[in-house]
Amino acid sequence: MVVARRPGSYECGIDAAMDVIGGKWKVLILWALDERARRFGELRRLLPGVTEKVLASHLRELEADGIVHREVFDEVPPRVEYSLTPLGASLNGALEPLGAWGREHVLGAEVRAPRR
Amino acid sequence: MVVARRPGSYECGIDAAMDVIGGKWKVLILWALDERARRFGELRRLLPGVTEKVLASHLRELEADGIVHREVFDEVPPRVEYSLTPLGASLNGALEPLGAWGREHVLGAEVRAPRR
DNA sequence: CTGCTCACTTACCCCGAGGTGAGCACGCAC
DNA sequence: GTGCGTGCTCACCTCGGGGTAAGTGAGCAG
Repeated sequence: MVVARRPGSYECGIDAAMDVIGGKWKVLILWALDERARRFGELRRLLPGVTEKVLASHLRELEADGIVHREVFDEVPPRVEYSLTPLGASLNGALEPLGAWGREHVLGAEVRAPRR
Repeated sequence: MVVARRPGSYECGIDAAMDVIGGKWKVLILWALDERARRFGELRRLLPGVTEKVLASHLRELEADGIVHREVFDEVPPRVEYSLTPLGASLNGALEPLGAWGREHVLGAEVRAPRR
């Protein structure tokens, strides 16, 4: 359960955490895994626009960081399930206030006064 | 106080918020402004490695998103002060749990077992 | 035989966030 | 005159995160 991508180069805890969730789809992956474990193809369908290559690489990074657990079932056709580790669940909990802020101030404002 | 960079394209509040703080130095800027208002050069000194161009563009984006307030004093040499708006302060509050998570699980792990 | 599912890998390409370095306008000190 | 400090802007370039498309391998349906 060790996490550190740029050891020694962090100014504070927030940018250290930002490094872990910095991929384009990572928070969406965490959000999708929060409810229950998901299969690879299931995640792909839940994140419209993500490519298989990027999804696989993001999942491998999250696994290396101890955020998600990968379980392979030796069947045909192959089945792989991804789930949150306790560390991943705690990360998701720490993201919850940020999600609430975004829902309130970004999504809310968007409805009232869209830009661009 | 309106914030929305990619209207209509958010899956949930978290990636909406990620869009606001997605710049390389933005959370560090917020962190530096949390204590008190700062001048441009002061911020540059507080964020070792940031260039003037990027710092200026990040500050303008945060200003457009209603996160920071920019106040120009008509003096010579020029003086400009940046401070958090109430919206920015609430964003910083929402980031606090994430910062705590990073301090505990990334920085802590780094000390015990550095990688790479 | 062909085609399909599933979970990937591999090779290649592209574009934009961010870095580099210069310039600018003002007044003061020297 | 020269230099300095401040808070920027502008033109240019780099580099890597992410997108595109194809391939793989085992087994089953038809």
